[in-house]
Amino acid sequence: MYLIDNAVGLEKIVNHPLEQINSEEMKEVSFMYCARDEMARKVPKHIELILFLFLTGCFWPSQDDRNNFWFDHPVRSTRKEVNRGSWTAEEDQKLAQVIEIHGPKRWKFVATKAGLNRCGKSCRLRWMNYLRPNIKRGNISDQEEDLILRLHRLLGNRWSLIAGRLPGRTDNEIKNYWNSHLSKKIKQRERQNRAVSKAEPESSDTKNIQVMEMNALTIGREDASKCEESFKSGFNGDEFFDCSSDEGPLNLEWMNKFLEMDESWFTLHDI
DNA sequence: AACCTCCCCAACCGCCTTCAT
DNA sequence: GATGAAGGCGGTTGGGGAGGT
Repeated sequence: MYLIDNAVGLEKIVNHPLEQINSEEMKEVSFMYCARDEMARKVPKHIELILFLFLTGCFWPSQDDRNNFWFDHPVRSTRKEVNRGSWTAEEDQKLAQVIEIHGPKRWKFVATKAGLNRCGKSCRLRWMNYLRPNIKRGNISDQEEDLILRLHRLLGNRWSLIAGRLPGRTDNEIKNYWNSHLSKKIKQRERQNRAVSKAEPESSDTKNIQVMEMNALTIGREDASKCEESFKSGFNGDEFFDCSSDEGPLNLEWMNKFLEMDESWFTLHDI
């Protein structure tokens, strides 16, 4: 990474008009975009910087470097190319057909059998997140959103566990929804709460009364103490949310009831 | 209409675990 | 038990669509 560390005048480099590069230089640019995977991954934002240094002579790779950086170029590479990026309808169809016959397992075999120039992992992901039957897409309901929020509070970023309790939803979708919608909502709510608490500091008595009211409204003391006991005796999220059995997804009402108990426990303990 | 910016989400990656030999 | 392959997961990226200027 000495290329970046030794860069002179980062601003100047960033502002360099790359579009002014002539066609011969562009050929070299295309070579460099075929730079070694690892290099590109580590400095994806700086690839233009490397190009600039290369094009302006600040960096001229040794023969060894060239061998390393360029071995993925279509002409020079000996490694087998695989399709990447978006799936086509044709690919989807081929994949679905093979899975219908052989089942959703042995993904490398499935990929080969379907005649797809893709890795097994890519096929699995496509199936799990898109082609699988009974997948719900988009339009996450208020009830589902509420459930995600509460499960996340309980489990953290364990998206597959959370998704396992939302029938038809995938971990990827939940994760995306969290990152694009819910995390912002939460931050916004926190900001509002901070603003309110600054404006009118809440007494501990008021807070306690609110907690008691909430408990009374949601589950009652008896349930709350049961809930507390279960947490005291050790709560194993992995076991509780184990989806490996054939029972199918638990219904949302049941889950909501549990989560109400859970929230009450957190509230009682001022967590 | 053309360009720019933002942001959503499909897909990829690396790491870890599980499974098969 | 050791090893390699496959599967599963969470973090991250970047293409492209939507909306703004």
